[in-house]
Amino acid sequence: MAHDERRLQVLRAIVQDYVSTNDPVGSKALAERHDLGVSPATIRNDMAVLEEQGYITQPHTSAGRVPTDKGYRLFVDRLSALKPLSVAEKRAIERFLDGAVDLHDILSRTVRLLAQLTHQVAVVQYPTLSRSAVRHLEVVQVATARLLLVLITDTGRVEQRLVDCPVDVDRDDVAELRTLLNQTFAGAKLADAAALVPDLLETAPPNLRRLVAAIGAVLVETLVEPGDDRLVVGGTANLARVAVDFPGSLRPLLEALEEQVVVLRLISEVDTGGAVLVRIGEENAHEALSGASVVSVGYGSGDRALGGLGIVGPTRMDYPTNMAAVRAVARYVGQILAES
Amino acid sequence: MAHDERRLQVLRAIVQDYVSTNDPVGSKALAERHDLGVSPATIRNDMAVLEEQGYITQPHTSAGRVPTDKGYRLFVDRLSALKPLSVAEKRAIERFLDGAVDLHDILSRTVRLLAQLTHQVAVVQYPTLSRSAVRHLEVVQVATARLLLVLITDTGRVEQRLVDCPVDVDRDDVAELRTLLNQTFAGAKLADAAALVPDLLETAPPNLRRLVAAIGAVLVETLVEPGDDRLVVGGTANLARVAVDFPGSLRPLLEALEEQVVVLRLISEVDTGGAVLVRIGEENAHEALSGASVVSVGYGSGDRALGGLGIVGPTRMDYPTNMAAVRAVARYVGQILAES
DNA sequence: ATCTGGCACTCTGTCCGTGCGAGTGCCAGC
DNA sequence: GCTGGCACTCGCACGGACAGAGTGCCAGAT
Repeated sequence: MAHDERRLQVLRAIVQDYVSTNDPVGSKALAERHDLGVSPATIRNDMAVLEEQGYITQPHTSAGRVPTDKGYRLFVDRLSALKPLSVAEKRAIERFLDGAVDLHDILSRTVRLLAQLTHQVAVVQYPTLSRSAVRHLEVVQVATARLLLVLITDTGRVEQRLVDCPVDVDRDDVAELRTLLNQTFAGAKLADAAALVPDLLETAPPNLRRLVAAIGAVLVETLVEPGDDRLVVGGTANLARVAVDFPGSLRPLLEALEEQVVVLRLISEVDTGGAVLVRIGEENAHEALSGASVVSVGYGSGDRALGGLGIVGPTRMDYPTNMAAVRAVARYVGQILAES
Repeated sequence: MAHDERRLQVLRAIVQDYVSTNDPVGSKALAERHDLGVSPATIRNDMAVLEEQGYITQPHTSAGRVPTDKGYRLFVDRLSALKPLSVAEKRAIERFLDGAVDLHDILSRTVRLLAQLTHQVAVVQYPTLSRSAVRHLEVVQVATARLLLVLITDTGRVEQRLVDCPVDVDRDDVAELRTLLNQTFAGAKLADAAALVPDLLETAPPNLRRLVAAIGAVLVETLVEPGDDRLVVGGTANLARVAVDFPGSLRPLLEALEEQVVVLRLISEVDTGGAVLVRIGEENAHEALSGASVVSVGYGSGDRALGGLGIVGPTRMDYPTNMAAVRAVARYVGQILAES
């Protein structure tokens, strides 16, 4: 089976060369640049087989070969190992993320960092509300009959909603309400907390009944609404660099990135085991991303998954390096978030 | 001076035609499409003068004329009137912005709306902290010796900072501190509030002294730090549509938009009188934007300026329509913010 | 059974020359 | 001061020729 083995070497060499040069790679160049120990003619035979099996293709007769999605898939699964980051890069990660003042700051630094390390578009999902717990609930009176409800999660997310009350509100009641809410909800998972609201309506002291009733609906909505899970996107300028890899236009891709929901779904479907997930080209099952690859991983503190992050780029990308960068950044972000 | 008058009509016609067709416009086409009442030959003479004066230029001999930055400037200043929005558009604005749940939601809807109306890249600045006032200050104990300080402004912005205290913190003291902080700062402009911090150190009750000292520095920093004034960007996909207007690459422009600080400076320098500001091409004084125009205006509630918003696009854009859209959106946003 | 060198073939990208069309500048005449 | 006419200049699209790269296949070597 030294036969099959060599064919895989050829595929690996094709992927590596094509990724670095962006030129279809021919048998002669392959024989020169890699020590495969055989002549171009032999490589040609191997290439013919690889093409028949669907791993490579030629853009037109008499150009070299180019990996197909299937070829990249095999490369990622069996022919490559994550390329460890350099010491300088690791140091850069720490320096970059240190000194962030709040959640938004952490995430926007993360996305810039990831974009810079991989030279691709980076995306980071806000910690999902559904997996967060209540750190604090704040009630602020902004007008006589209007309250501002502020939810702070243990992951640092802040959600706020205005509530109109049917009647004027007493200052002391607001303070009491605040205490009551925090006694009831602090520390609870958001999903569990929503279930406590009906109870609260029953057990609240008489003077707070109307207030609780007024904010109840909004509170539940705030706690369970996972619809607005947000995304931070950065490094779109890198797309211009790789525009050649997207025949036609960058537009569908830029639109998908702005749409958020498409990318969000991809990024949030992370392996719970913490493995880096790669989706290549057509595997993405969304037209705008059919020429792109997505490398993603979950991040979290300890064993708690908070959200996903990753990169979006052309299928012709340096998978080993980018996968390593994505994983490393996710780990550091997890650490940082655990400290805050 | 019917002479000069007609020349300006010619310039206006050139701008309009060029904006809509993206083809250099020649004397013959001009005479056909516009009722200038003179022959192509006469128009040619006018064009020669306009070119000499620097308002138009020809890409190469024997192509039509194209407006220069100076030409667009004259057009914007003297040859055009803001084109009122259609009823449908006005309704779309209301529908789009209604139902926003918090500040971030309002601004991200705004940016999407503006991008959609103008088909350009839209940018919206968060309400500047320096012009905001304290609505509420919240102190949350997240660990025995660690506090979370949350600042909520009257514009709905939320800033949070973690504070490490040198000693363990008593729960009751936290409540007392919260009351003290709000009594002291609520309603004060952020800039003024910072000045009150030293006073607070003097007058705080003995049991709170150390706490106040611990949070003092962070508090001042949070109040005065205008560095992180944030920007929401949307509609970058529209750049792909007008890529032809940016010879070379979209990259510098995308980079500038990500850099934020460059665009932020442009957007935040708004006319206090509420006039729409247009910067054309080289007027931007930043290389990446030298081929782009920025249309911006301040938004605010009542007579209070909160921040700026606007669009970035090629110099070849429909100024009358876009200026009207920017102004209309700014007004609506001001209204919405005034209500919350 | 497998590899290798040689050779004919195919296709693309490029260069060059040509012709066409658009647009101009200028000038004489109204 | 406007107009029609005319010669001139370019850019661009089209088409043919050509070089280069790469392949597939086959006969011979190992």
